[in-house]
Amino acid sequence: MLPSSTVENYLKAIYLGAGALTPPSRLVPMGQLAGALGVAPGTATTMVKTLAESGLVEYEPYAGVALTKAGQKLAALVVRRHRVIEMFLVRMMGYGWDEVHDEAEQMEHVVSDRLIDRMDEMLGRPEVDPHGDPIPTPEGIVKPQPMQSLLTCPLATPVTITRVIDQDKVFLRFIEKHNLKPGESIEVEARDAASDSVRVRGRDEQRITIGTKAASKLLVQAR
Amino acid sequence: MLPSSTVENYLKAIYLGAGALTPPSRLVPMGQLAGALGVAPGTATTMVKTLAESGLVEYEPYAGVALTKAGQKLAALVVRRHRVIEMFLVRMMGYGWDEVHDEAEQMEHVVSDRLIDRMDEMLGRPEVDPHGDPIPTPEGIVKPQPMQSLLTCPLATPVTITRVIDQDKVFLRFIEKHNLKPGESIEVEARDAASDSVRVRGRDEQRITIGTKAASKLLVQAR
DNA sequence: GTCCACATTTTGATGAGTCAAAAATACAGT
DNA sequence: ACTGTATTTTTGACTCATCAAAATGTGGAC
Repeated sequence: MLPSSTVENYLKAIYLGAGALTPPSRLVPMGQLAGALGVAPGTATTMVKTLAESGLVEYEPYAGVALTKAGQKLAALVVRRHRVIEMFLVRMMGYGWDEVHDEAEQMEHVVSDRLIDRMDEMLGRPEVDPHGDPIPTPEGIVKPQPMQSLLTCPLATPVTITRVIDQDKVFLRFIEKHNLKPGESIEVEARDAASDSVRVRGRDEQRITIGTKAASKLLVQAR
Repeated sequence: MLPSSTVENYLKAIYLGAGALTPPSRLVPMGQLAGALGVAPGTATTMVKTLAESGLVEYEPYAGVALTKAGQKLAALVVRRHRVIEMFLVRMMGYGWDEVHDEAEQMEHVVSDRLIDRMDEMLGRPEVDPHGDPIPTPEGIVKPQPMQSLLTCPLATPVTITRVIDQDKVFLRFIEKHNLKPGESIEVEARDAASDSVRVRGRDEQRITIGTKAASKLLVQAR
């Protein structure tokens, strides 16, 4: 009973909170799920009911859907495949970090666990992918990442960018261009609610001001 | 209108003569096609009629099916992807040549042309895959391979094994074990119709007798 | 409390790909 | 020519995943 690509995509979307930028709450609303998958709302409802019958999700009508233990594990493995593949494409195949998403999206459903492990081995068993997203273990476990965003970290304090939560090519290229990729050391100089912006001092005293929406997608760790 | 995996599989099967060991004749019979794809005969008929409407094959009821120019190109590209992937798995990922078929079978339908080209580049643009099967160019062209099998090559004459036409794990392992992989130098000592067998002298004076069916799957070139 | 806007679920239908079994066809052998 | 066997096509039905649009439920504004 290997799950179809479709099932894997639903589980993955629920696992990732269906693209919610807010902390993944317990229940993912149907609308959000349908949106994340690019299907009509009714389609998501139907599919989720099927998944519930297979014991992969818990479904509360009119409230939303959450993964069961089994569903979580399956989803984590899909995400693992995705992220290992992304890492492999960047490190071994010369892809840019903004070019790997679609390719990984396709491959994650067909590549064997064996090949994933080979890739993982060649990569030195990395803990995160090129975007800083954590790679679940083969058992489906993710090391919890205590993190803050540019919106919540202390001001005027050196921090390291560890993760960029957005797969949009244009955004990623912007981040790269301004040296804000994972690994870079920066400092948040100021936040301004009125102008909805955050001023950052990056490498070589470079200053850049970005919107709060963008700032919320950059996660950092104290240094 | 990118073709589905199913369409690609039908085209590939027709391209490869649906597993016929005989030289790929013009028309592939429906039964053979259905057999190669593991579907019911009626299913193949239905699908082939659809393919004919898309202009990918020419279909002669009760006679069989053949690829059009367009179908040939598409099929060749699928085969190209398959063989480049096989080569990549063996050379770069540490797979055995008997272990790559299923993985490539899955990946060939999802991997982008870009990734295939990257692999091809890393491999030094090989002309054949680990089994000696020729790799079509990105334009879908295969260099014609003038070849004989162990059944047709001259006796007591040194030849080089260039290709093994069978993906069966057990057979491939047998071939490997007896040093009959592509690249090996051998000599056919005798053929015997009565016993349906061929005696071969391989590396280090090693003798081995194989059936004619097996012998027909080993292609060689004069040296 | 009532009502309304919005999210969600239901309903009926569609397309792709498949099967089993019945009907039709081709062709080899007499 | 005729008949029987093997192959092929047709038929009717099924599953999966989807949509559009109608029906229904939920929760906030007043």
